[in-house]
Amino acid sequence: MIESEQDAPYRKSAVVEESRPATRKGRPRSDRVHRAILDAFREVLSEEGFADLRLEHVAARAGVGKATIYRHWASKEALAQELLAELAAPHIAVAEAGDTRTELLAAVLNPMRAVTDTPFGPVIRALLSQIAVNPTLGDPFRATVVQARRDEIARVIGRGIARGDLRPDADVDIATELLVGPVYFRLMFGGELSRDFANRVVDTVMRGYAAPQPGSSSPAASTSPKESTRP
Amino acid sequence: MIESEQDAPYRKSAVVEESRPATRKGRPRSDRVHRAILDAFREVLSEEGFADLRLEHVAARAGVGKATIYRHWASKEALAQELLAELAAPHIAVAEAGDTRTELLAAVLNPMRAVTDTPFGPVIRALLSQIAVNPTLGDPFRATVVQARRDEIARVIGRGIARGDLRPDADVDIATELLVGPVYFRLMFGGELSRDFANRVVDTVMRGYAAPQPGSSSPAASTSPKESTRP
DNA sequence: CTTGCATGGATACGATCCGTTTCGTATTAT
DNA sequence: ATAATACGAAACGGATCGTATCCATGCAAG
Repeated sequence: MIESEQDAPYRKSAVVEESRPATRKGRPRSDRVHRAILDAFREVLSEEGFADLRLEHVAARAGVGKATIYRHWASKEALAQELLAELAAPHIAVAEAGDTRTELLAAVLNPMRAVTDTPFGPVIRALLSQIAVNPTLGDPFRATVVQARRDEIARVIGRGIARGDLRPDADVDIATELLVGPVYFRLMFGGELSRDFANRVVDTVMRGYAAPQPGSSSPAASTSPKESTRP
Repeated sequence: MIESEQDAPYRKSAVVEESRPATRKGRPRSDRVHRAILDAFREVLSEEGFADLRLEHVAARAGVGKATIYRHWASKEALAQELLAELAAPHIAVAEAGDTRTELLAAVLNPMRAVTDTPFGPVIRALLSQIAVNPTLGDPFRATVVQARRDEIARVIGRGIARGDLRPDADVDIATELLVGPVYFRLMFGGELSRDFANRVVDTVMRGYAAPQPGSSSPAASTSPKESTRP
């Protein structure tokens, strides 16, 4: 018998919205099942890693059939994409604190706590290579999560400049790298991710970004040839 | 027929030296074969990634039998470990240049060029998750490659302080994170890895680490609560 | 030189997991 | 009620894993 073609995954992802009639005939898909699979996938992914993850284990833990997973998502990558977007979203925003250092510290602490204290940590570890190598997972992640963080930090830097705390030419293009890069470096390559660590990163970056003090003579030791100050 | 037990992998790894008599009876293993497998593994790993890598493909490209690979290494992880150590080693050292900024720039450019211009780039991308998650691969990598880089950068900072270019209390514990973290951040999450990028990272870090200028009044805008300045 | 033994390459094997298909049942819209 | 779809379970062919087996090759000890 020829299988009907209407059994393909259709679920909305965070980025690519699958076109599908808002309402269909017949039994609608269960949100409960969708959530159960996503939760089970997160757990198994954190324990087994992406490569060794068996969708049969996910199905078993979610209490569903394996085929049901394939009805909701086309692949492991699609599942990972939705999970990543969902877990990363809450840790982007930096509250306006009125104080530049507090906001910069939040820009470091947010991703740091995300990877140490939330399920996002094991998940991002498991998916680092996929993000770095596989465009179907990496491109959406960069376009949404990473870009959102860049935008947020750009606003923090902008407010700091407006307050006169940061130099007007503070390099906003590399601010995310300087503040968040160290966190991911330690996530991968070891080293404690403590509040003290975050403070020290902020100390140095803020000093590098600090507005020249009135009465200060020289703009610090920049022997820089500076092909910088970019287009 | 019971298989003899003397057919287990014995090859030296960079870290764990397998005990094995220096000389055995019979035909010795071929270094040519060992190298051919490593090279083929590097190529296939860069193209297919770690999870999807098939040792049969590696064997075919190396012109050897699959079983031969298992005679030399116990697993894919063991192969990856040896390859990583071999590829990473050449990009650690920072030449003494007499100029602090030049040396800091080298500390950024070395890993940057390694990931953009050498086979180390595709390999480290493919292995990021394994390093972050799998201790059998991550621990040796941290103990050798990462630690060597930390030590090298600590020497650079030390020389900068001695020259009076950097403040005496420059935070050496996070210098590697500030200089190399941004490179790996962009490797994973996108953004150009250009000489200009490296220059700008160094500009900011060096300003943050700069020795206070004689005649300068304030030590920059540090509202820092500072539980820092650590044990 | 001869003899002994491990290597190297090839092939086959059982086990496992993938993604799909099929089937009976459950749940909804029309 | 009827049609259409989702759900859970089971089974499928195909692919890949790591190992075992085979034979010829090539060093080294005697």
